[in-house]
Amino acid sequence: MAQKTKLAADATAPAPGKLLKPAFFARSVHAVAPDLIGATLLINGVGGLIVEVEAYHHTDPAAHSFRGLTPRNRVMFGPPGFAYVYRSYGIHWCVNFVCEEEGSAAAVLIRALQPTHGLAAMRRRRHVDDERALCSGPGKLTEALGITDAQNGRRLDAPPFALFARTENVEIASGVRIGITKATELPWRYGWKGSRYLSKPFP
DNA sequence: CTCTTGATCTTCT
DNA sequence: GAAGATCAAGAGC
Repeated sequence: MAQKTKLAADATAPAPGKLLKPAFFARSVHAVAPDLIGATLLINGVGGLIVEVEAYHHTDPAAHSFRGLTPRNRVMFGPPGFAYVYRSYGIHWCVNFVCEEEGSAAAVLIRALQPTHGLAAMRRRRHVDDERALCSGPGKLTEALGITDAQNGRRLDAPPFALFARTENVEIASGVRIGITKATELPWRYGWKGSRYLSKPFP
């Protein structure tokens, strides 16, 4: 029977822009982070528009790299353009993009996506139907995209990853980071102002 | 809507 | 032994 479809988000997914190469990440993490808002992140064809990120740097007490190299954070200390995946609260995975240069130990935590590609796969993995609940948090989006430590240390410009520059004008908001207990005053959370897909709205 | 709590594992003290 | 870059469910308003 004729029924209104909810597949429009897949059908109308915006044409991705230019493929982001390591040079894009070889800049200050505070320059890269806002430039990632509106970029398209895909893993095996599943993903969406990045709408929220946070910046971390080895000089920042809230960063995993603050106390030096460990087995967990070793990818953060490597070259830019790679994925750093870590276990959060023993349950979730979170994904970062390494920035700056080797030894800089700077990375951008990907916190929320606006789903555009592969929503059926996301719903299957997340066991929820609401589009706004699929990728509106760092642990949610890794579950929706199937990211685990199997992707830790993988380069971002080759399969299974695909990352494309934004193609539209985006109004960027910034504010304090979420869920941390150190350096809570630093305004290093960046997002797509007014997006319905944020983990939390900007004030 | 807000607040509280349990789940569960890695790292560091 | 405690804390942590989280999430979902349940209670209360």
